[in-house]
Amino acid sequence: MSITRTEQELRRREERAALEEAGIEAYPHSWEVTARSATILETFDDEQHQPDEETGEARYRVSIAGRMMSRRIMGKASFFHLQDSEGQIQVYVRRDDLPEGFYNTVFKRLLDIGDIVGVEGYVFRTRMGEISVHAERLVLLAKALRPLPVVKEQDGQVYNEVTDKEFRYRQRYVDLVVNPKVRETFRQRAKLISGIRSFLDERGYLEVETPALQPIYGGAAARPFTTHHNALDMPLFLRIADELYLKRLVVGGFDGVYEIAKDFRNEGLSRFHNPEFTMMELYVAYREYGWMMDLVEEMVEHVATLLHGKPEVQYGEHTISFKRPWKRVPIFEAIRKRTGHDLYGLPREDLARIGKDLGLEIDSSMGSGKIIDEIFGEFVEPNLIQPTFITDYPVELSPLAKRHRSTPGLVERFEAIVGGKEICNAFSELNDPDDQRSRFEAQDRLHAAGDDEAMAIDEDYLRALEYGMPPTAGLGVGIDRLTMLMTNSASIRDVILFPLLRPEKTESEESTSDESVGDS
RNA sequence: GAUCCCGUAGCUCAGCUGGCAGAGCAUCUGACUUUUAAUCAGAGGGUCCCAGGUUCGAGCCCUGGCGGGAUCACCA
Repeated sequence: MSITRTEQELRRREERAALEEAGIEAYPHSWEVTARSATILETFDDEQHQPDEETGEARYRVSIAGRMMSRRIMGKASFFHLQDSEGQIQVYVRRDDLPEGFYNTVFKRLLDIGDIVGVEGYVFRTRMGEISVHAERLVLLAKALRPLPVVKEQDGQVYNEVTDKEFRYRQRYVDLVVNPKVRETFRQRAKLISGIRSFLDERGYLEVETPALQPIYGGAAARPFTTHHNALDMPLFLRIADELYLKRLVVGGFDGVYEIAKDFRNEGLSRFHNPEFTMMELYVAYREYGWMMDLVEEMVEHVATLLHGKPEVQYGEHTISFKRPWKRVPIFEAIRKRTGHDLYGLPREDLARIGKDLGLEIDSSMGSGKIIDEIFGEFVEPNLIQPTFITDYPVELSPLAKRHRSTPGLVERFEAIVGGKEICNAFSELNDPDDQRSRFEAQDRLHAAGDDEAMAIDEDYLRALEYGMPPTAGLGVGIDRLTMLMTNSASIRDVILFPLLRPEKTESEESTSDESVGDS
């Protein structure tokens, strides 16, 4: 099996060999970093850091490391930009400052854009005004054997920007190197998650971990991934939600528990759906959904401010304000305002007729809850740009939510809709074990009727409820969707480092699959 | 799963009505000791996604496939 290499790859392998022949390690073990690019640029002071007038000694010495991103060779002196975790800084290299022969044979011939190097030297400002590091020592720290796409920039104009989405998602490491915005997005994501975590920790809620491998999946309407445990010879499901386990913990006496974890749903891919995604779920004892709305407002306003310095973000053409309070609209009222139809209490036949009148395709398998959800999703949700709580859903859509305290047929549930998309789902949790059993049974009938997203009966969960669960408010926040909003990202793939893609065909796979054609 | 769009050098992209595969950057050779999309002179680099078909001739037209994107469906 021969690997075909490009001319530039071959070239770099020859350079590596030449380096090693010259006694220069292509992959040394470490480098002492004393400073990073952005910090140097911030802290350099023209007056304070002039060389000592008497001794000529430099005042601001640094040892930096990073990737060589560009190079301008001008005979016996050169400039290059070094990129580290903070950004980029220019390095100035002179032949006569480096060991005999190093500049001409190593720097100019054997190093390339993309190589990782260490530089020791002093900080100064060039004639053109750019704060730079004057190299007195230059060391190769890791040789790049593949050419790095060279992206150039001037006055905010980016040239040869790497835009190919497939390339960017498959080789995210390259995307991260060459697209600063991508690094920033994932820093924002980390900040958002840590912001939520500390917000919840400060309020005394306990962060826990519950099984990702579950014998019975539940807590959401979704198709699961299935797998198998060999030693126990049993089927297992990857969790679609943490909900039922977290509520078991509330039964166990934890008053507030939360988990930030991956859920897995065996469904289609889209710019809003990745098969594994991150969810934050929170359950607080003795509280109900109105209280939870207050908490969500406060938490999201808090993280928006944490990320942007103010509770406002730009999302596409919209400026979204997360400033409290958000609008709160019961779902039937929201539908009535948009469509003119009051759907509350209508029998299924009437709902189906109205749905059809509105131009929706309604088939016989859809229950009344489903039809209401369709009408809402089609006519209301996309128009809710500013944060809005939609409340009081029909009971048949929400098998785990507690019945509404005053309106029959509804549950105490809300979703927060922002930018036309749901960012969270919450309710007063159903804690009546008998009601829960009958809701599970209704789900089970749906399942038997062919709805493969309906929940199964979880006997152990019912047993837990029978021991008594306090009144509880529960919340689920889609971290990926929230990150999309906070980072102005159009696709979930832009906020997930390694989104699922079809497997890439390598040369060896192609040839083996060719061979296996004869076998099968 | 359906529809539409895309796939050309390491990267970004041209490629006319079907007529010798191109540019910039990157790479290589040479010049240049404060440049900055460095500059100047020269050179090399291609499975035009894959497989068929039409044609004297296919990057271009046709069929099928693969991969990606967008929209829809599905779905929180």
